Amino acid sequence: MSQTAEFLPTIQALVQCYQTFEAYSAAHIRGMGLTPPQFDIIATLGNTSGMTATELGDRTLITKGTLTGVVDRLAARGWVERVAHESDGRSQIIRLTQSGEALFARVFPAHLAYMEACFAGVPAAGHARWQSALRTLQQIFKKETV
Amino acid sequence: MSQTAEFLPTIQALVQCYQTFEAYSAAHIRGMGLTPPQFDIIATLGNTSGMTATELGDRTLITKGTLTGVVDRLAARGWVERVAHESDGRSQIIRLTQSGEALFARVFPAHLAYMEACFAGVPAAGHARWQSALRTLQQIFKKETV
DNA sequence: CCAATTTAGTTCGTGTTAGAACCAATGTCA
DNA sequence: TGACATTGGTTCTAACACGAACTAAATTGG
Repeated sequence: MSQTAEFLPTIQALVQCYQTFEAYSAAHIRGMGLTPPQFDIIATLGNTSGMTATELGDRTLITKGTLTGVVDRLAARGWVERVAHESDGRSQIIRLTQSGEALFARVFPAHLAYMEACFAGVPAAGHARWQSALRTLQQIFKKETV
Repeated sequence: MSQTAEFLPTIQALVQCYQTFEAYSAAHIRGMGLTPPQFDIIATLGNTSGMTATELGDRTLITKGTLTGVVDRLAARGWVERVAHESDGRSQIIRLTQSGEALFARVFPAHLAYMEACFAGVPAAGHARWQSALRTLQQIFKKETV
């Protein structure tokens, strides 16, 4: 057994940092009438010509079973649509509708501005340090998740 | 408008780091027959004489509406019990049963060891750096969440 | 001491989540 | 070409998440 569990405070700090961020971000997203996964999908589809459900799931880290339901609800509101893939009969392309594009243009910049407000007055030097720390820490969990 | 959105890669790194950790951690917890929230509660109640539902919710960051259901399921399996608060008729104390104590003694050290395996060979110096970076980053979101 | 407010938990509605089973279309290979 | 495995999505189940409405038990103020 190695010495005392020095890694525990690190994990706690990670969890608390993420949850604080998530609470802050989600409050704004819900205030705009969307859920976080819905916003995630709208943001991912924005400025693209659509993509398959598989690719959308890969980018948003939403599993395919969940994705069906989330896309269903977005489609019911008229923001996204499913069109047949031209060469693969199994696939379909999910893309924003006109209305979805308008939603994207409205909520995406707004949320960006909302998040940016946090960082007002924060020296840009911090970002290099945060990104470096987070990426090395991520590798620690990733290398085990084979 | 300020300059380019330098904070975006920082947020992406945070989200990806957390999700990689969560996937790694949850896989082990589910393998032990628990869900992450269930493990969270068992771990929080371990080595205590119980606490009110409000306090348990505060510590685990589970909202009270959700907590009722999670505790229900743990109680149905005989791991926790609700006992009346001695002075406040509204409150109740949630605590581990004998069986719950045994579960805690089995799964908590196991999960700690599982997590620690990630950090094998990682210089201890990294922890101070990670914790410092994560705490300053958390403050950025926290100060806005008034 | 009593009406008004607050607090502790539960219930309810909508939505998200993971994983497994499932179906249909595609690809592989002998 | 025809059995077989793979891939893309949907469906299903059990559990979680959040917020709002609700009940009952304190607490507070006049």
